[in-house]
Amino acid sequence: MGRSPCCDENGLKKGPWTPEEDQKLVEYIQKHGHGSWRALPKLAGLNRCGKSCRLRWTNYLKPDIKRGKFSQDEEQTILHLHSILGNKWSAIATHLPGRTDNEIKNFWNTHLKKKLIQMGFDPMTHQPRTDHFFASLPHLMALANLRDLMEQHPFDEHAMRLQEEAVHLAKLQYVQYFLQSAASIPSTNSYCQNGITDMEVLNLLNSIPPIKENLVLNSSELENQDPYHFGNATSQLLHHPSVLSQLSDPQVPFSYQPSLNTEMGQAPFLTTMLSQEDNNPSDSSWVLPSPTPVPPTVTETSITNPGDASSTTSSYSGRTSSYWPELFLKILLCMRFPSYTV
DNA sequence: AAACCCTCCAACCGCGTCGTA
DNA sequence: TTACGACGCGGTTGGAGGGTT
Repeated sequence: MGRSPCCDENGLKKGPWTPEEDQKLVEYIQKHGHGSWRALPKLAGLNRCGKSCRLRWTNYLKPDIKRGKFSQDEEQTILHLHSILGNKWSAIATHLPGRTDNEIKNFWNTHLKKKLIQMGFDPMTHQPRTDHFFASLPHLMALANLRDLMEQHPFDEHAMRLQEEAVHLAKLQYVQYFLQSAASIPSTNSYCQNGITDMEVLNLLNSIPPIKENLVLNSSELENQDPYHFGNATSQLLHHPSVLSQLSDPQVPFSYQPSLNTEMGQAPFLTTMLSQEDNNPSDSSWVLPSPTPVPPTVTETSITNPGDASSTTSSYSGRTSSYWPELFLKILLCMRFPSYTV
């Protein structure tokens, strides 16, 4: 119902526009305005359907259309708006003067989407893709088990060294994952309410023993990880069965308190302070391990989205839901790599 | 030089929505 | 309320152009 039949009509030209056609269309619209698109082609002397004319005008010929590469600011705006609006290209385009919805859509499909995927984000949800993380978990555990074996038979020094390198690399993969978790693009306008600061990320990075000396990133390098910073993390990782099974391992060297919620054969839960902020009942069963590293009390400005009025400075004390990635990373590293110190 | 592959983007297609009679 | 015409939007396509083998 209501579908325009104009493109189905025979004898109308399709495909790329010639300069002559462009000129006719521009001259007509400049003189008379577009008026009814359906009537326009005849009046302008074009053998095209109205729809084709409208598209050519709005996507290409309109005088205020900006051409050329998208700037860094535009790219960030698109990412930000897409995290809120999804594939609402026309809505996104209203915030980018001179850019058409078609251009933004193309830019998204050819550049930004791939970029997010490469960085380990789901381009639709803008959340870290946990499937990659869990896919590598058995690999890391296998490496750790190999280390145990090697420690029992410490005769092959070369193999030992190779294995240590592999373990270090695996640690770095975890760091990358957790950075991405912490840097996930939020689904709300706020960029810092649940965020962690760049200083916290730096502390996390610097707390990991480097493979080689001087593996210390500065904040600008961190910022290059992703144009958006430190959104809300989710708790799904802690609920994953493979994580729970590791946490219930009696050989885990990390000391933790079993929660009261051990009925139904569940593993003793490590917990976070999520319950203080999240109303999610599944989170409320988590209890802080003891002893636990104390995160910094944040009083400084978190990184905000430039130009976003809603992302005002937010100060908070104690842990937020975004703290758990760091905590969990340390727990995991302590569990499997006794030489790692918090 | 030719064949092949990949990327990019203008244009098309089909559907949903709005306005009007 | 319903039917219909017109427009706008988002998904998809196909060809041009550049890079690689």
